[in-house]
Amino acid sequence: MQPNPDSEIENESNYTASKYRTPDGAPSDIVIFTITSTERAAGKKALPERDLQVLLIQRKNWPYEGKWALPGGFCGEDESMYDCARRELAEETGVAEVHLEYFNVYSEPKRDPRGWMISHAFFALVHERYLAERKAQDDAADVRLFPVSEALAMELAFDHRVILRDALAKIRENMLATTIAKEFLPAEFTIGELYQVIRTVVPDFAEQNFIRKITSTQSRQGILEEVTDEQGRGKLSNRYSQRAAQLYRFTDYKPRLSIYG
Amino acid sequence: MQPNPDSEIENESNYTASKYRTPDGAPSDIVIFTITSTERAAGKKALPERDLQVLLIQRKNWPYEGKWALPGGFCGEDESMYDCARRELAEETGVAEVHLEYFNVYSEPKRDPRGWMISHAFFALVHERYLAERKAQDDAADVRLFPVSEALAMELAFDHRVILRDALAKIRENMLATTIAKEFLPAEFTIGELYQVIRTVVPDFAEQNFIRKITSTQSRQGILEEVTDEQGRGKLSNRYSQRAAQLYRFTDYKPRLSIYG
DNA sequence: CTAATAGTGTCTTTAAGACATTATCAC
DNA sequence: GTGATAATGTCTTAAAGACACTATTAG
Repeated sequence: MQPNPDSEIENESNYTASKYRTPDGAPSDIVIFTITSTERAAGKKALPERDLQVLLIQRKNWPYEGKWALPGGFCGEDESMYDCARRELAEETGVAEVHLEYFNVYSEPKRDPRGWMISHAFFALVHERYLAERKAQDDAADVRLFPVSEALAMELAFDHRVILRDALAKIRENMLATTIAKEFLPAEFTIGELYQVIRTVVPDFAEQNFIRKITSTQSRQGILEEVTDEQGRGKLSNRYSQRAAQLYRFTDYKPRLSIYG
Repeated sequence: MQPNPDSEIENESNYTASKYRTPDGAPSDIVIFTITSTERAAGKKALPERDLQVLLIQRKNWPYEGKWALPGGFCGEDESMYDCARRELAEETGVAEVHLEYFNVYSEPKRDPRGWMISHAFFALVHERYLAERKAQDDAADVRLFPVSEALAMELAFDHRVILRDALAKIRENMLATTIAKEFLPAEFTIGELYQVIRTVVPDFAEQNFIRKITSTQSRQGILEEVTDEQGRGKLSNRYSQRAAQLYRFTDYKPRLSIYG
């Protein structure tokens, strides 16, 4: 039986602060993902190289001084965990209006040498356009983007490698099961771009006739719609190709996925 | 900027316990679901009535004395949150080997009048056969099963109504997206039973040709297999029907769900 | 025979899968 | 014309959807 404040308390008047050991902190850690895109050949119209990256900070203090770690910070009594994460994210990247999602708690005893710290892990999906400014203005350079594969091979502080691994698994799942691809895309995008974003996060996603399926009713299930002009003609883009491609946008529709058909 | 122990610490030797406000406790709360089944007519072979129920405890102490609440308890320094939840679940129900899954953190300021409590919510899926003994041996009766719809209409302690609502949404999602239906079924079951369990949790799930779809390759996707005897003949059950029905079991296969086809 | 559930026949519509072919157009 | 991406044609196979029909068997 663990200590339980209830067991010794009869009513409010004799309530005393717990005599039991309490946590030394409730931090949040944030796995900030972005997809960078770099032109493959200058002047040529071709889809860019895309790469899934994660933002890490280099620690200045004990413990794990000098080691790379996930950004994060301690929660205050006057805020929720989500507020805490949003605040830390804003401090780290300067942006607030991005996809931020809680995904797990990390509470193994002794995971933090400073004491009993129960960490709450979030992932954020940030379009590279938001990180561009930030990277420019901060040359202090203990903040950097790493390709996810590289970060996973590093010796990160605390249990942050495990957290990163779990976050990656989660966004892979969500990339196929939800419309989070939109976080990495402009509001209007081509099927080629969408396919590339999905493949960047989930490399083994391979659909032969992707454009065919996404265009048909059942697979798309209403999650996408064609962008049209006032006359109802399709709006096109030739940013990545000579032949202009139809632009699409995500609708608000969230399909319900089922293994039972 | 929030308090951050890091900011005043240079190395291990001068590390001091945080001067900042720390949480007063890290509890876990567990939403224990079960499906009860009651015979509709004695002697007649018919599928039972099934009902989704949740286990609640009646509080004996301040705060919320007399109110119904989710079972749970405080985490110790020497255990993880999951261990804590498993321990509390075992104390409450006497069972350990059940599906127990973490799903969210509840940390709104002032959610607990005793202090700053960051609660970690789990749901457990328990077959009614495990709760039967328990209910028999404990007539002290501040522990009871409630139909979920009824519990949601009650005024529960703390923010437990919100937690229950979220847990219900989560298991509805998971009932269709994963094989958690197995937690409410015997190892071998008929398609009729499976359909009924799904409908008990997700009432608006309606598939006209359910047996047709589940039997075909694509929808089932290998999640189910027919139970056969040594000669490869189908194993049948006539527990719920005059005409014997084929028995199925879940395989270990976890299909990957995708909105992109 | 009846009641209650299990399972099939059959037809129509729709989607999936493969893959070759055509379209566009800056350079 | 070339190169790169976008999109369609066509054929085959498989699944979805509807719904009426047959099967089984304790009581």
